[in-house]
Amino acid sequence: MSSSSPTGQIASAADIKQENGMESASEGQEAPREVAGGAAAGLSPPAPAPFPLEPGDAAATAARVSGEEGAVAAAATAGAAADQVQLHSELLGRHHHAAAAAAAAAAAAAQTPLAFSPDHVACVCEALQQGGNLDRLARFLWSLPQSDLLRGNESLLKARALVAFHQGIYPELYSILESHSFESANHPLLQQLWYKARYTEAERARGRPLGAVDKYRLRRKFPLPRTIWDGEETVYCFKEKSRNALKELYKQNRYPSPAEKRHLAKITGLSLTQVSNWFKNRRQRDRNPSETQSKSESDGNPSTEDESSKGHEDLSPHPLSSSSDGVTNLSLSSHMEPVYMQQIGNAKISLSSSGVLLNGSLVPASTSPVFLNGNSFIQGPNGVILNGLSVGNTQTVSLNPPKMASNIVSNGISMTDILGSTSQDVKEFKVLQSSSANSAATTSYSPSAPVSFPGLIPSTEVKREGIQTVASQDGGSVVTFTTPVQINQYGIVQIPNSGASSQFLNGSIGFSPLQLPPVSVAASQGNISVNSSTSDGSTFTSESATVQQGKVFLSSLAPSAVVYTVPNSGQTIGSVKQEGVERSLVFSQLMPVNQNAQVNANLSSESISGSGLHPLSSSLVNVSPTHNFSLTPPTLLNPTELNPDIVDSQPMSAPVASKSTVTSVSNTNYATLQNCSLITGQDLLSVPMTQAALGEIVPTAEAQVSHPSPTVRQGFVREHHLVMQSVANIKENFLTNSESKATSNLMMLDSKSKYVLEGMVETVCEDLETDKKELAKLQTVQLDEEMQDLQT
DNA sequence: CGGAATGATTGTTG
DNA sequence: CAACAATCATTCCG
Repeated sequence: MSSSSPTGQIASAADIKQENGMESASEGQEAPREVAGGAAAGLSPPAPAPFPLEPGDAAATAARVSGEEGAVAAAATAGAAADQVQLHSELLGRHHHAAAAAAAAAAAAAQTPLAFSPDHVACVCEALQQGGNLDRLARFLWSLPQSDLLRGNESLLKARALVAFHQGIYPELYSILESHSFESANHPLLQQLWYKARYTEAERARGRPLGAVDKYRLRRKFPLPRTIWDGEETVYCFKEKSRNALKELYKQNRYPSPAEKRHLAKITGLSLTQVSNWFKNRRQRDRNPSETQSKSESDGNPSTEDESSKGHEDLSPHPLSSSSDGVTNLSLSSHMEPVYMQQIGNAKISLSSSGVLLNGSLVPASTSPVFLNGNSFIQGPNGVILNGLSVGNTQTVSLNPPKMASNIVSNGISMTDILGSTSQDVKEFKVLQSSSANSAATTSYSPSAPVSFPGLIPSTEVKREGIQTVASQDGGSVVTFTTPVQINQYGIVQIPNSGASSQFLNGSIGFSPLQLPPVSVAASQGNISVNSSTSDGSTFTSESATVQQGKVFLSSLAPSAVVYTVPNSGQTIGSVKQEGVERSLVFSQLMPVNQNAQVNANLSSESISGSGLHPLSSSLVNVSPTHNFSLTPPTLLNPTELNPDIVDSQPMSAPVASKSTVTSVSNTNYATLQNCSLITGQDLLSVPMTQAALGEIVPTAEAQVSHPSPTVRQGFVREHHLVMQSVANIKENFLTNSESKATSNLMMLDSKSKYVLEGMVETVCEDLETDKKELAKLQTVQLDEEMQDLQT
């Protein structure tokens, strides 16, 4: 068993011979077959008479051949030809217990030269192959008439291939392998022959042994013919999601317990061994970065990793309980402690008490929810936005709430996917950093002690691909929110906790209710631009929103473009475009509006979806496919044009009774991922969203586990479906399900106030790869009356 | 072809 | 048996 390789098998022939003592005697000689015959004299041959066999007999014989007695049977039925005799002896040699008697009988009876039936030939070939006696097999083949050789019996072909290989007649080998479609059972052996022959040829040609890489290249150069290969490619690397999950846990704990490993194995679809190996390798490579690992893992964000890893070590004590259930992990403890989620580059995101949603499910935290969604990450007890959001002033905006910790925003960074494991899922994030450069300076985060956030996978996943740094032209337009954000007269953006506001996040950004006073400073000074970006594996898109003077504009940009606003003066917005991103999807954007405000969302046909929000009073949101979103403060939301494409669109004109509504739209890039978003202030609401995977479906309800689906990134890019729905009756803090693609619901509730919004939004974005266009459709948002009631 | 990234394997140690 | 170190093997990229 040394090896299963062909080589091994071939080599094994010799071993077998040696093992068979009996054989040795006859081994060298050709003629000795009589030996057996003599010994066998007295035994009654079980075998049938030595006549030409009929098919039925042949079959029977064949069946027996494989067994111990096969040799006997074969021998007995065999003809009397010299080859046959030889064959008998050989067979007997291998199966010595098979009884010499039989052989003898056969030999005796076989005086007449009879041709083997095809089945017999096959049996013999198999027997010799198994024995590994290629020389004999070759002789046997030679002894066969051409007609037999041409018959196409698979065993015979296999034997011929083996012989060809053995003799170094590779062209013939290739010809045989390519000319007949072999049974899958024979594939491994034949594949080995194919490759070995290629290697040998190359080795001879090159005059030196081949290295692993040389062999790999030969394999690539001479792919297996479909006749001996089912066409399934082997996957070398783990799936992105699996890796993200591993990284996430690694950040939390470099030494996962067996239970954690099992859980991870479960959610990633990897074997326990693979999980263990991964951790092993990862630890090792983290230890000596110098060696191989040039910071690769971090994917470009070495700093992140380093930091995070260090931080984690320290943090590790706060493990996330990743219970096998998965959900648990995220229990963020309530309180206000910030949770450390990840550090990206410079920015760190911390979640403080809030609920988190993962993968469609929500984990409530105490006070505030956190939400992550497809692309963006948001957080904060009070509400925070992240992702791409930048505030236009030269000055960064940082909000510090009075109390608690708050959140962070990282600008330029968006986190894309989170896989939550609700029950066992994985959460992943991808982060995009749009600008590495500024981030450091601009971002700020609250110092509070970081808490590990189990479910998330952060930094490592940051992808920079496609992203270009955006220079902060204005001096850095970074926005940091530590707390609720709102923009008030003072020009401060605050995210209010108090009930009226809502936040949303999701695709990219969430704001809590923004109050944009006409006069607001913020406005005056600048704009708020929000960029939402999403990344699919590699794509990135951004949108921007700006608020000026009380107005917020969200515009969708070309997928790859990012807008930046530079503001100092208040009105202008500079936009910077980022290009280079290939396909990106952009999704949702949100906007809070105040009572009077209206939101108009226009989606460009290309891409985007927006969502609207609503605020205190009633409002409507509508999204139409146009290019921009504009929000104006005092107004209403009107549903305007809806895209015909929108499915389910339901415009809502719902009067809003009380307070706030939130809408969010998100997109996801990962098929398997679900996005959720949620945010609530204390009193607020949450917006659920879900989305279907793009290109993928998230299926099973039961297991929300996300498994890597075979789908590839591209798949998702194409279609994005976003759906947001709120579940109407749920008042609990969790999301129930997200299942089929179309629907996913998220709900967040504040722990304190449980409100649910009912809204549905569906967005569909289609991404046209080529054009890089994306179409997003938004639909309506509704407020749940219940919520309203509750809120108050 | 070289090199990087990364999964797997092997051997040693506690 | 787990952790480690070292090394191999496989892929991919330029």
